Amino acid sequence: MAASQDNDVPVFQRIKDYLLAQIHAGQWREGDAIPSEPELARQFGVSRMTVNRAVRELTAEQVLTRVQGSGTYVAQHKYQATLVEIKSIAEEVRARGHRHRSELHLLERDKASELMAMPFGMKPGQLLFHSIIVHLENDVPIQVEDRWVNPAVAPAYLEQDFSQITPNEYLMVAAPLQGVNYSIEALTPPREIAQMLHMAAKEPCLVLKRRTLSQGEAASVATMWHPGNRYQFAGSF
Amino acid sequence: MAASQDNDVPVFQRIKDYLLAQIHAGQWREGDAIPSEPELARQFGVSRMTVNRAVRELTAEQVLTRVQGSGTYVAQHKYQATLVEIKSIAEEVRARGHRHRSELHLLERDKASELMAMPFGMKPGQLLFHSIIVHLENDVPIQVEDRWVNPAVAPAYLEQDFSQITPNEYLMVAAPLQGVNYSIEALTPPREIAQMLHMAAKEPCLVLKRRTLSQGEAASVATMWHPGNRYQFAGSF
DNA sequence: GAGTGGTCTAGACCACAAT
DNA sequence: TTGTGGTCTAGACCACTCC
Repeated sequence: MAASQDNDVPVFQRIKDYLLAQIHAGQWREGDAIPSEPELARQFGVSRMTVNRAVRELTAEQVLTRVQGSGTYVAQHKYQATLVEIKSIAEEVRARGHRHRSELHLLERDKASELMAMPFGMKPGQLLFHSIIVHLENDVPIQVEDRWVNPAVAPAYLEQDFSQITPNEYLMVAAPLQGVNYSIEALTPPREIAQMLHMAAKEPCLVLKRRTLSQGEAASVATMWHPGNRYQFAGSF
Repeated sequence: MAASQDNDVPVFQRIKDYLLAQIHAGQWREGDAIPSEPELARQFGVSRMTVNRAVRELTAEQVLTRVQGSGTYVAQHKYQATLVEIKSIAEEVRARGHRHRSELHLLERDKASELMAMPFGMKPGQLLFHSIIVHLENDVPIQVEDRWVNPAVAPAYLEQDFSQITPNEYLMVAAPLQGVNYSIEALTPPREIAQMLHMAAKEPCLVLKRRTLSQGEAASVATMWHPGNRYQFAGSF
């Protein structure tokens, strides 16, 4: 069989995949030069224009940087997010060509505190589902997701395997989204959060709080903590 | 002379500019089909590959959508989150029924550092306008606005009275907005910033960086520092 | 001067949509 | 069948960097 795989995948895309794989495998590190266009064209047995498209697109995606007359280099990683899009963090990480993994720290039924009862429009003491998950990008923690879920909207929440699907992805299916409130703040994290994110003491966190509405009631309230020194929201229009 | 303008601008970029101009001028509306690749190639007297690159990039930028076998269409505009609305902070404060006031800390002509030259697409040492303004809500500082402005786009910037109008308000009028990049981070502020915001040491700041484009070039690069304990971005949709 | 990326050409073959 | 986009080629010339 060899490694033919003529699966319809365009050549320029296969070259992109190859380059991303090399970077993720650590063959080429940040700042390293990658092979030149003529060299890649020779390796793949394609024309330079095809290689050019692959490399140009990866440059537009900020995976590579190019310097005319000099060469093409692996870009400095920036952990950027597309802000308030209701997108799964796992998808976001994978879209950057990186590896997503999550650690489940807590998944249980718990009573609503006074503070938590309010956004759900409940009385304190009513039962909610509560999960705490750490999301890692290439094994570096980038988010602690502290989420409370309304059992009326997603009764099977506790039975999910959150190593395979993110709470966000599950809720998107289980509870059709009607609306969202969010806020973004800069806060000093409590010690437990700082530990989970492998942060030095007193480093600031970028905190996104999000409340989603479904079927006319609050479905979920999530607080997402990100290390300030390696995560940012970004976008353009 | 006609409209030759061989200003070094690559042909594919000129085609992109043309297509964007047609859309902004309302010649083509959402959902309308635009001319086919061969047709554009004929109009511009270039090869189809060149047109293809222009159209493909605009598709990646979500300005156009393409359907193989059918044609190329103007995409539906996306209604972005309220988050990064280009709103004046003065307006925002007044909308809360509070009193806005600003203190001008600096307003001068200064040379672009290496770091500042990059987002403007200039070389270090070229002259830029630089202002630092503190915005107060009911006499409590809530934002330090550190702004660099391209003199080519707003030549009268230094003559404005920024106790009466915010830089943002002025630039909205002086330089019609074409695009925005932004990022949001949580950072520990340098001492001078912390002092201007009357913050305790080591408190985190919520930092919004925004680059605005006008007339095809970078008009302004602003870094806005907010005290983490009394400011947040919020919205809903 | 040799090597790099930046752009462009004038063809080509294919998959798909509309008719 | 015709027209559309999707991809690819095998050259080319240029601007730039590095030596």
